Amino acid sequence: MRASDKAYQALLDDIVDGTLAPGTALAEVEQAERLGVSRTPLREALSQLRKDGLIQQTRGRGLTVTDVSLDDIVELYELRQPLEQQAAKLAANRGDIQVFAQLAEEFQNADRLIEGGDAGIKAYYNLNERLDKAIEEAISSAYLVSALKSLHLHLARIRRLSRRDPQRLKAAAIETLVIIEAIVDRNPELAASATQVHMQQSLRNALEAARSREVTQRVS
Amino acid sequence: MRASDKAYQALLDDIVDGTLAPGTALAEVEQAERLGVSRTPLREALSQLRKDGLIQQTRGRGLTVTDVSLDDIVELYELRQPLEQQAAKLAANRGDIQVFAQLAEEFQNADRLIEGGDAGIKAYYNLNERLDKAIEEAISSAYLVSALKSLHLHLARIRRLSRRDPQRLKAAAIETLVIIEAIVDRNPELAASATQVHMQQSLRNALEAARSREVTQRVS
DNA sequence: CTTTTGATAAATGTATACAAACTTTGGCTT
DNA sequence: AAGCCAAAGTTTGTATACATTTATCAAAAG
Repeated sequence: MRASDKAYQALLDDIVDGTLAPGTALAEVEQAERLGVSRTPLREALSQLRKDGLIQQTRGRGLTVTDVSLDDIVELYELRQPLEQQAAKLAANRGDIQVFAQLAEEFQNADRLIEGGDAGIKAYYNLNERLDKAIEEAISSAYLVSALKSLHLHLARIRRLSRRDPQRLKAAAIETLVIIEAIVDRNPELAASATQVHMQQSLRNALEAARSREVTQRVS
Repeated sequence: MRASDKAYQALLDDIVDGTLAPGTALAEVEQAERLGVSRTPLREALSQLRKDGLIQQTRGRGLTVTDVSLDDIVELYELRQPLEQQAAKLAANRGDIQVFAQLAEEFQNADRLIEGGDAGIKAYYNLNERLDKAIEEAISSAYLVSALKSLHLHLARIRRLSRRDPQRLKAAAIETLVIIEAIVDRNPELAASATQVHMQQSLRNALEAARSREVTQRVS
């Protein structure tokens, strides 16, 4: 593995999981030493992350991890909604029915996972990732897939803020199941509508969670 | 201006306008010398272009300019359609009516531009760019804007293949005018529908042009 | 006391040298 | 003659040294 890839992955993970909090300044020498690579590959990694929109050049303070405000969440969903809808449509048109039928079955048991403590939650997230991957494979359009991947990067960051409300996770699982069943039924319009519903609920939840967290932070 | 930015812009222009044809291998030293920068900033530029999807790492032959096949055009429109539709919707909701009313007026005179030879065509393209910019400003969502910009990069490449059929340009101008008027009227649904129509026609035209060019190339 | 300017220090940007991987070519063996 | 192995050369990847810009701090002037 190239040092630049290693640095990119490490920084990406740190940003997504919050180790490098929004606003953190990233000095080149400091990060290069921390990650055990020289400045050259580190700079390549930083330049990629800048393209991803995960870090930004702020006048005077060099590179900093981008912030995630309430507005950002709304704006992200303004991109997510059309992308996921299109993805669902295309998957309904072209997806491997076997694959999605299998996923549907697993989503029917999602409740059990969600109630299964940390390991179960992790398994549930893993299931969602497998769904995303199946959709990406079904799509085949490299451009859309690339846009989706970039989107999911930012979503993963937001997810940290709204984590682990079992009630919401169960509701989301049901919403997702409707989408998958529409895909299995080769019903693009239904898949699109179900996706819109899921997006709407998901956005509302993300906003509520972020708001309550904002309050929490102010209090503490 | 940084050398890396200069290299990026130069390579981008060369790829978009076809100077660097699809499949061209990009050796680092060669390109660095050609552009008058050292390998370090050139590599940064290349890494950005790879993220843009304009160059790719092909096993054995280093970096090459990505190809644009017929399939690519279809796939690109599978991303373009939902993105532009969403953009039109949001612009209809939030756009500055004055700005779009002005653009509508100019698009009403598009025929004159299109018939005005090279300079006119150039002015017409410039008008389209101003429309794109106005939409981006109206949107405000950084994520969607970023996705749109990436999209327009690839579209510019395709446009080279289907250039300058005055008939089609006039039709496109009318389709675009409908979209703008819907934005001025604050009618998101109409803006979305008009966009879908425009996308459909635009795709059909791009495919026909690419097909005929394919034939031309085979003959010549 | 505040503001501005200059100097110093620290950080980013670029060039080059060095290392490692891969490709290709030539020779040898089967 | 064909295929494979080895060696050399080319190309990419990394490290480091050097240049340039930018920020901060201090001192002086208004």
